[in-house]
Amino acid sequence: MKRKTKGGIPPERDVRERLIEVATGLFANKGYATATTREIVCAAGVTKPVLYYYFRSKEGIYLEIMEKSYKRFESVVGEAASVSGDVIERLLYLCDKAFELVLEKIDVVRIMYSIYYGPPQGAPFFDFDGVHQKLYEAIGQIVIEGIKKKELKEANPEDMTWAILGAFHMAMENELSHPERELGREGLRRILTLIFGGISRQTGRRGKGETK
Amino acid sequence: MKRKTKGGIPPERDVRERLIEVATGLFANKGYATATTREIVCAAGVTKPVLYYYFRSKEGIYLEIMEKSYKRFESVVGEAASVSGDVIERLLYLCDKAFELVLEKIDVVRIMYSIYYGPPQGAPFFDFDGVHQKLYEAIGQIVIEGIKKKELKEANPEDMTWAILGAFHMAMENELSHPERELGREGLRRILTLIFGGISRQTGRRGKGETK
DNA sequence: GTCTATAGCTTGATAGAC
DNA sequence: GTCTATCAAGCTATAGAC
Repeated sequence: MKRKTKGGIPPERDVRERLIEVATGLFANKGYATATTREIVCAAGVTKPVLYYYFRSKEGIYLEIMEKSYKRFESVVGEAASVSGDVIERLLYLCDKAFELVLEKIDVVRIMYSIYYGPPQGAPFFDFDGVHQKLYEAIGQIVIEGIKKKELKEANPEDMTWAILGAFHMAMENELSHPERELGREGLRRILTLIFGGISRQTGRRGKGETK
Repeated sequence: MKRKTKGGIPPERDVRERLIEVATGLFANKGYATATTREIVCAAGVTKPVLYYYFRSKEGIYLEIMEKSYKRFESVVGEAASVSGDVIERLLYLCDKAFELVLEKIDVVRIMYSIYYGPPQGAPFFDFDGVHQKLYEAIGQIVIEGIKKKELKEANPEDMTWAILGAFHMAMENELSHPERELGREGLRRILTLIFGGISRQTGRRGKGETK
């Protein structure tokens, strides 16, 4: 039952939403283990039972943050992967859309990196590899189609996918640690365009006559 | 004063070296904060005072691990960056040499990722950005030279460097989390070759007539 | 010097009034 | 739905025996 503005004091934002926002920020900045439920409810301007009412536990709010973001990611990737057009254009579009979401949910990405690469923090299991796999497969499928349609070179599709995903990760990690460099969406697009067209001047004539 | 084999019980390896090995493994697997000095000395088969004799503190042994590895990295990159030959060949060589070190010191890389992306763990400051910067600049310098010598396309050298570094990071992160995929040195070489030659079939004729 | 027992704090989580 | 008050478990630090 959604609460409507009751009496004269409107909840500045929905309490549930505010708890998620605050928890996301704290998990991202202090780590899952270090961020206490006390801090979360305090920063959200509510008390403990409120958190336990909406989410069952600390693990609950964490999983909700992750799953919500994952579903969003899934839908964005699924949508962007199914547009029509040239393969190159589609790959650029897919990466751009996914990266747009990364920018919007940069704190969630930070939590993911923190738990994926960081020490065990007692956080419940979440399938981070699945998130990665989702994008890998979406790119991989377009790449395979591109090779079939002769829009891409006849080469190992997995290697091509890694090359594209490498640029994506690079841009993402720049955003995590050095947003001031402002590589951003434009930077990612430029790098991908470079990868598509090649860096070397004597462009390998399709497999044969490669450099060296 | 190096200890020689004393009495009849030879130190299987130098005690100092063994402490570093053991601490590296524990820091990598449990995180800096969680790995206790007790575990370290216990696993190394010595007692606490031994650790505090060789290194001043927990921070001491940590910093020694990092600095030692960094100096090694610095020398490998410096050496590999100063060979002669085609620019493409040199870039491949540099990345291969750096990646070879990553494979050898994969646990140190794990610690770096854990502390760089993970939550604050009370570990003393170490300039991880400097490590990254080192490789970025080494690649960047060769790229600039390549453009000057017309071996590379006339394009933004920074974007080119990011493209190459993206492949390197991708291979490194695969090694950290999915070594079973066995992308490895050969994989990195293949991906880089793809990036140099381009993925798209209609290879952009040097800047003009790019895709789109 | 080393170990152990415990006091005291912090944490996630809950009961019950309103 | 939200509050006050409180719980049990886990940790850190340390007093004090050996």
